[in-house]
Amino acid sequence: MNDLSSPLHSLKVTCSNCSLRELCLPVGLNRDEMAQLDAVIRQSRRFKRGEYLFRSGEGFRSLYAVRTGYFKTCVSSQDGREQVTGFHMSGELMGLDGISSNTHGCDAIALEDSEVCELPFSRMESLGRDIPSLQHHFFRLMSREIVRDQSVMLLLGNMKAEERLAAFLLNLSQRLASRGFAANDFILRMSREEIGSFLGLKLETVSRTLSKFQQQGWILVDHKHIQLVRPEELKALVAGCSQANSAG
Amino acid sequence: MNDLSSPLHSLKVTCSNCSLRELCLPVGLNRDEMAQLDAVIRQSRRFKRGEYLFRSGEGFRSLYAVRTGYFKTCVSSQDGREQVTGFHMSGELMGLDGISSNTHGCDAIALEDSEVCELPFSRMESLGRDIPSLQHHFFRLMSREIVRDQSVMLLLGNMKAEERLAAFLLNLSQRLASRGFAANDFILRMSREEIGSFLGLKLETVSRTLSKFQQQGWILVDHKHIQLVRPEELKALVAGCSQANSAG
DNA sequence: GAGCTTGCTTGATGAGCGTCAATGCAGATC
DNA sequence: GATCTGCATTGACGCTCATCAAGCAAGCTC
Repeated sequence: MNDLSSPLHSLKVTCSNCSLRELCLPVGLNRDEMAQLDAVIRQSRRFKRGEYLFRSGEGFRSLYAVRTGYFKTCVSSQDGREQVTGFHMSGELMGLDGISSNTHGCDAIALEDSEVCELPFSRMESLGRDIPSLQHHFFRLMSREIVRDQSVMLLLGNMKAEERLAAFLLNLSQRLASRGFAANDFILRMSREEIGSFLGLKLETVSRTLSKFQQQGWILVDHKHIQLVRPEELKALVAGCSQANSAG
Repeated sequence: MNDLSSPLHSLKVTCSNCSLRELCLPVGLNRDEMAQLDAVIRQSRRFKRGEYLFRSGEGFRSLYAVRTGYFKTCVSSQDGREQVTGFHMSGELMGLDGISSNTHGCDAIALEDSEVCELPFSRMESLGRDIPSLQHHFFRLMSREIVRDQSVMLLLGNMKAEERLAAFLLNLSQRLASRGFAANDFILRMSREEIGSFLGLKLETVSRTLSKFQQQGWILVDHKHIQLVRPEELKALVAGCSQANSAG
């Protein structure tokens, strides 16, 4: 099972002052191309917990890559129903849905104090024409988002509460591990309600299911602090749901 | 509410022997650019009902645009659970999920005898570098798919059976209308089970809900022949679910 | 035309999860 | 330290939808 969520977790390019390129931009660029890229990427901006990076309906100009912190993206309906469409950690890109209509299609909200790099899209686009590997990488990133969305559809359309939550925990674990953090001991950055919104469940069901996992000795729950004691049991739960692990 | 499902339904470019360009490729190309495009697009291929256009796991080489007919795309889990991720009619593009891993991530199956145009991706990619408007159009198509997926998530995560089915019928209606077909009188190309799979419901629930709509005088159901008698009632059902109409 | 297959409808029943409500816990504020 | 506030937990109950099952209609094959 590949980690389809982190754009390029295995490729680290160390250079200059913006750590973004370590995380989500392609390798295979020569020094001159790197310099061109440097000129396009704007300095990073900071957001406090709860602040909006962008809102649905706003004009689209840029993509945003998380440098540090956590974001959620969500679509809201007129009657106030909210669907969290994803949680985004360092190296991940947000805003791809804005390209089609030149308008952002979802809200992006910081779940903790965070930092993002801004990528002005039209400049990235023209740079892509000069640097084929950059263009290709962008296509891949967008495609990866589509794959991720498909696995979320599988989760929402086919899986039960326990399976959804197990898949969610394993996916978080995997993404954290790929960033060098502990795989089986982490802090949730989002509330039960936000988890529920993402998974198509109510917060009470999320809470109850976490308790059930704990009773079975599979995990330890201390508020937002989660420890996976027997991740293999969680994996067994989602076994067969092959795509589910890449949902994030 | 925009029709985000049909790539470029409002833009018709008539030229040469492949009607694809009437449907899903961008305008703004001069004669020379058109010729370049002609050289890249392969002749269309025909598929019988039930045939696979591609399968999950196969190597990715090309995108496919529906010329005539209907396709479904679906992801399957190891234990055989199947999630239909979309239904695709003329002018719509399939295979975008394959770019990220160079491997198709879903199955594409003809729901009736159909015809597709093949777009070899690497050649389209390099052509995009020469023709900026083509490149931009490709980014927009991919982004549109992401927007569509998000609205499906909203549907699967937040809506009840009646709302899902109403949204589904209205979406079909809208896409057919944008292609010049009757908006309120159409034939379903997919089974109740496939509708259910797409909407996260069982076939019995789909059947019952259609019957309920009919009893209320909102639609007429004669097997696969559907007539929307009072579409405004269906719209009222999904009112508030702003994104739902673009799910397809 | 008989008999089969496939897909749809409809009913009865129950499980799973949503809803409502009470309580608990922890950190923030003063 | 006392109170407040937001979030989480837990229980009781009910609704939606899944499940199981029977029957029907249309389209095959022979």
